[in-house]
Amino acid sequence: MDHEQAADSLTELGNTHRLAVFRFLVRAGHEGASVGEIQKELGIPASTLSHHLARMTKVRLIRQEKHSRTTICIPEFQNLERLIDFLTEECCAGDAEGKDAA
Amino acid sequence: MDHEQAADSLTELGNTHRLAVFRFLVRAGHEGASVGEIQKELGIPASTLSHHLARMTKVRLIRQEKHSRTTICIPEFQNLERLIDFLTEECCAGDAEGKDAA
DNA sequence: CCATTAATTCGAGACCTCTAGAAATATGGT
DNA sequence: ACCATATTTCTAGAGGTCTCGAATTAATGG
Repeated sequence: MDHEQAADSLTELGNTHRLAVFRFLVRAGHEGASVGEIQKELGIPASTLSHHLARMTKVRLIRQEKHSRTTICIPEFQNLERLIDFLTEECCAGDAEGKDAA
Repeated sequence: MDHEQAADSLTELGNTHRLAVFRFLVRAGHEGASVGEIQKELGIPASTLSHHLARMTKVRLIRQEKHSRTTICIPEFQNLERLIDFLTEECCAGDAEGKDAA
């Protein structure tokens, strides 16, 4: 994952609603949850939720599959892992001695 | 780290300039770098940089120590680790079988 | 003291995000 | 065809972020 991709993903996760949505979807697992289920769980107005889901989809934090009327949202676990790896590798590089000394 | 703290930290890292500053400071290690050094390295105008540093300080991604005229910025490694733990624990919870199957 | 250096605060413009109701679209059932 | 369901798109207002020059504050050295 490169710098811009990482920044984009971090921006999207840096919103309470979107972080809550993402956490709910992670709990839902690989089968994900429909937009309606997310709405019922989190109580976010449909249009607001749709806006947030579109943003998360755009940066591939989640993916959306349409099954007739319902849209299923599934977390992109691999991309979250890539983001975590980026933070760990790129951002903890100078912390070699920090784990016991500082 | 709780939900709001995590969201706040993610928001701050989700800006290209701030992410670049943070990465630079991580490379600088526990001794950190002065505002002037960051400015020289990244070429961000002083007032813009100061604004970003203030935001990062507010959410404790970094801390600032004033030594006479110079302000030293030091990454808060522990808080980044807490953020990574949050993402790993809270957000990868549903990915148990994902590491080999999906 | 005055100049210089280091950094912050002020101010203002441009742009983006968030929010949510209303309208539109799409699908399925009867 | 009609109605209900599921979700998106439209629209607009309120508020936040980003940017950076200019002014300001603070500390050191001559």
